[in-house]
Amino acid sequence: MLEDRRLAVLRAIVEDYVATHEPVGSKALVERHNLGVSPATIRNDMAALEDEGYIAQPHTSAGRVPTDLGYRLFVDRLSGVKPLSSPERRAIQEFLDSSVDLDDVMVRTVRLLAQITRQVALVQYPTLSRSSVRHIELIALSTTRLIMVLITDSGRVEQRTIECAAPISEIALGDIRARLLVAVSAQPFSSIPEILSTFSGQFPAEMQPLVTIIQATLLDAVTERIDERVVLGGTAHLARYGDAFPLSIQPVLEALEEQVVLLRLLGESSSNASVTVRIGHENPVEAMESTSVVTARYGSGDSTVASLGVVGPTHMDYAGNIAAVQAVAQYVGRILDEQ
Amino acid sequence: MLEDRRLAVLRAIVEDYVATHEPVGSKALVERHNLGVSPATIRNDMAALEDEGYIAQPHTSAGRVPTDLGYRLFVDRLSGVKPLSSPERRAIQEFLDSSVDLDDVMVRTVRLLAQITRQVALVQYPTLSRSSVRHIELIALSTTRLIMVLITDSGRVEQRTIECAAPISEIALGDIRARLLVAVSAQPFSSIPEILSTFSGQFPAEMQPLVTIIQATLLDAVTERIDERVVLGGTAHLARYGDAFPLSIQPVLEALEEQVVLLRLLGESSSNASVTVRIGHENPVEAMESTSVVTARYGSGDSTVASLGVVGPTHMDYAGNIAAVQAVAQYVGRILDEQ
DNA sequence: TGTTAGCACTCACGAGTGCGGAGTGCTAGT
DNA sequence: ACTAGCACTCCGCACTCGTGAGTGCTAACA
Repeated sequence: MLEDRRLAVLRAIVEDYVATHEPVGSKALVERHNLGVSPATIRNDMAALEDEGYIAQPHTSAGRVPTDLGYRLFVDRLSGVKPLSSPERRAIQEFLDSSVDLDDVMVRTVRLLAQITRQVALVQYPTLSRSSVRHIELIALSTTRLIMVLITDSGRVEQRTIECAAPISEIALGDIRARLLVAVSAQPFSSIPEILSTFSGQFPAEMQPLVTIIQATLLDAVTERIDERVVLGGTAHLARYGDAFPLSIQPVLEALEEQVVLLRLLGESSSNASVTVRIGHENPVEAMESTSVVTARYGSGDSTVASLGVVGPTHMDYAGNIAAVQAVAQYVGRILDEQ
Repeated sequence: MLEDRRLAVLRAIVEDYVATHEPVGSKALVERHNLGVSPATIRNDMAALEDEGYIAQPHTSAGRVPTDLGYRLFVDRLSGVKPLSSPERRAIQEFLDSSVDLDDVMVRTVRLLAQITRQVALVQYPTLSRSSVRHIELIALSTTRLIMVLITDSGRVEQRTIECAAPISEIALGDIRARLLVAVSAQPFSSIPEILSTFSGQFPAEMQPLVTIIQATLLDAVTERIDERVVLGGTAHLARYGDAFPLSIQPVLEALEEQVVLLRLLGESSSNASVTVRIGHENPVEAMESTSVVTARYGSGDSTVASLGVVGPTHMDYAGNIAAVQAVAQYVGRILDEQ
């Protein structure tokens, strides 16, 4: 009962603060929410909440502001997910449906997410570790350069150019190509390394240099983590909070330019929870102590493959952003299935 | 003589203003530059410069600030190009040399440019209109989907997935693939449309739907302007100017998220001048009235193929940025030649 | 015991005021 | 043509001070 009201007070504080970005006082609180008690009572609750570390005063005789801990409690226990309106859902569907290829899906998704949440959006490329080889092509571009093109069953295309020390024999190349095609066709990426381990044995010594480099390149292509690419969008939203944004936005912008940082922001989302929220100092990037990150995993089929999410100030609309991230993750998964 | 000094005064004003971001007065001017005359004389010159529209006062009894016109004159007549230091040049060379493919070159270039100019950098993908077809591949992914992969002589790979209404016959597809390969191999992109115009005639009626859609896709691939892609980097530098940056940086960030805008910024650079500078209102994007754009064309071989450049506040270090843009353009051209 | 009313206290914020100084234009002198 | 001097403007800064929102505490109340 008492506990209940305290939580209600915290919730009200978070909501008001998110809406106004100004410290909220006891009087304003009872006016805007019908809590059924007097400001004095609220003050007692607030004092208790402050003791427990959920809220803080910027200075004496100012209202209260939620701490990271306060937001955490809010997110964990209080905020109901705010479902998207059906026009919104329809818009998402339509927008993503018109994508033509994977790159396009990624770009569209990040724009969409940035637009509906009005935050910075991140989308990670889906991993292709479960892919298998549909086709492989080796083509000479000049006497010493050739290109390898790898096509997966999901329609992804990977390319590598290879520079050889010695001139390439067209015949040898054709031979390697044919045998390689037989060896790896329809094989899942995961079994390629083993297949390759015995592959070069069937060729004569003079072809070894060429075989070796091709083999190494292919190995690199199938083991490279393509899911280590993250698309970024909506950075302009950072500038929306003039001084309200804690500190300058520069360090944040700088951090967001590093792929590694983006991966860390997305990567460490907990395994199977549908949506992960990391608040303020909870997130692993130092420059972003005063931002929160809302991420979700998405996947085609039943296997989760990558993450997407949004980044914004800790005083963000958690309910709305969680709903949006969740919905977009769902739709993207579906779209990828269709393709 | 008198004219000479006026120009010297303008130059000094621009230099000081760029350095300090504060209106510069007559006294400070004679102190920091050895102009050999008294502040009063400078004041007369300044009054004249103001009449002619090269400088302006934010308010009475404040120093002068260069106008766009002033910067224009400065850039056209006064600023000697500041050559890069040789360690800088070496760094550029080394940094770009380690690129592995085109995407990598683009990404590295944009980072490099952003880093040395400390501005937002833009790099446009080189056009491939002069490419010719090295290889083309058609591969079925499922009964109704296939993928087309197009490889150019420069080693670029273009891909398209095609969705067919009717199930695809493997035999028909193989037939089309073989004939298409013969028809377009080694042909320059520019002549593909003509070749395709008579291509479908050789196939029986029942194959027409498939042939038609493949043909259309190929046509799309060779005529699509791949050079309409621009990589962006260094946006964090925008935040460096706290309030000094004219207005908020939000509209600028927003504008920079639009590919179309980036293209307009880069695209309309004058034909053969080595470096183009567009100052303030001169540039075609409304939201960027108070930014300047320094661009250069770069190219592999002797044909210029695309543009790169930097965007920053009008009070930027023109001499330094021009030198950097020029140098990077040169090196990128060279790197692309090697590849 | 939990809630409320009252009260004294704190302190950020905005408006008003005054002043110094940087900068200007003008005029008369060199 | 340049300079020195001078009166004038007006921004920016510091200072003050009243106001009001907000607090904690205490005592009364259900």
